[in-house]
Amino acid sequence: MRGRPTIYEDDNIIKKAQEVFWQKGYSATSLSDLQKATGAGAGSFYNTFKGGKKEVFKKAIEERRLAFDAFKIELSKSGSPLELIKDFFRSIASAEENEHLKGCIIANTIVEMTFIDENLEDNAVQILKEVEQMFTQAIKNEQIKGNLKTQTDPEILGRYLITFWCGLNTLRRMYPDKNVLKNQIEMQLAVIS
Amino acid sequence: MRGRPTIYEDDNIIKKAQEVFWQKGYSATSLSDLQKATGAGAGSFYNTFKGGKKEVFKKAIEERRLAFDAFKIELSKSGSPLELIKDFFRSIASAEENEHLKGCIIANTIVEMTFIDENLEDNAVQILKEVEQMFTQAIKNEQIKGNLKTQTDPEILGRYLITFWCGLNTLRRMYPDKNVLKNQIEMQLAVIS
DNA sequence: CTATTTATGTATCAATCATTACAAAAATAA
DNA sequence: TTATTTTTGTAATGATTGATACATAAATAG
Repeated sequence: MRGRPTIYEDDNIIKKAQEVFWQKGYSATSLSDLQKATGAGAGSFYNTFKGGKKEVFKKAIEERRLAFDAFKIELSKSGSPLELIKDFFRSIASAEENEHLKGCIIANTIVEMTFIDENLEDNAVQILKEVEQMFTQAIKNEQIKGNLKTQTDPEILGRYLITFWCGLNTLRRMYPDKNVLKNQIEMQLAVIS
Repeated sequence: MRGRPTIYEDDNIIKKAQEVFWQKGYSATSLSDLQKATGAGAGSFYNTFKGGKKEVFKKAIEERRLAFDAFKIELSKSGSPLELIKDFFRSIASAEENEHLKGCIIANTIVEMTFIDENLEDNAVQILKEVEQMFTQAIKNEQIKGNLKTQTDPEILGRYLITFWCGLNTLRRMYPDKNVLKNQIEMQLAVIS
């Protein structure tokens, strides 16, 4: 391969940029913010991402989708997928305060982008719908196996969990406190048993 | 009173500005947006609000707090306050699509402002905590009167409702659909009975 | 009428925005 | 070595940002 060697890897730029977008959102993050966070100057930045700020944001979101996908695969291998989902919620409580304040980048994007960018909005909505689908399927399977008392439609229960996820996204900022969140999470998970 | 008469009333500017902030959030709303929406030029705008954009946003949020306060007074007069709260949630389902997409301006602000403006963030958090307190108190009273089966700590149940409120803030955008929301709201309210 | 006061509309401000232009740097291919 | 290719760093670009300056309009007080 010819040419000056790359010192700012695409993946690394996206990861660093994701951290800033996650905290400040799309609109409030400036190119200057991204350049400081990634170390890359305007030259490298636009050479790597012709689509500029929006392309990097899309890829940061896409990166997050992959994390959810990885969890989905983990679920499919698990003997007790619903318990894995519940543990996923439980693990939220013990996160660092900064993680509470950051919340979920996908849920954040849905709230921020509604009247700003239809495309980014729809992308984010689609991702959470897939997560919801994952919840629904796990609940359905567990009901079929006779492991759940509740006979409520799994579609409703899946939506209950994604609603909880989105609610937690704000509750965590109101109470970035391990004990408060732990109690709340246990109470809400008890609905699905 | 001396001087040229006011044609852009403070309250009217705030109401019109609130609508824009509600849809686009703080950062993505420009002064140009506000001037278009209110009709007031830069002269009138800064003459009326020395604090500029931020002052108007604060007042738009304050206006919303008053709406919650009004509901609180309505509650105190009601014979069945918990039922009033439940109806408040139920009424969400039948809102217009545009209202679903706008969501709750206070919850939106909490999500947007976390790493952007501590003061605006804290204000919004405080408001939702007061709403939560209103939920908690209504549930506590109903438990004392022996009208509720559930003996779960009213503090947990109040937090459950405010978490639901915040979750609904995103779910409404995912499914701005009357039937989906109606089913979801009924299911979640059934937990408090 | 005149002086005073307040609101308005417009021009302008410096700062920042996202993006582009371009020359120098640093590699490989021939 | 020389030509070619790609990345990098820096210096611009024009547009937009939030905010100010200021002359004029439009009222009242005396």
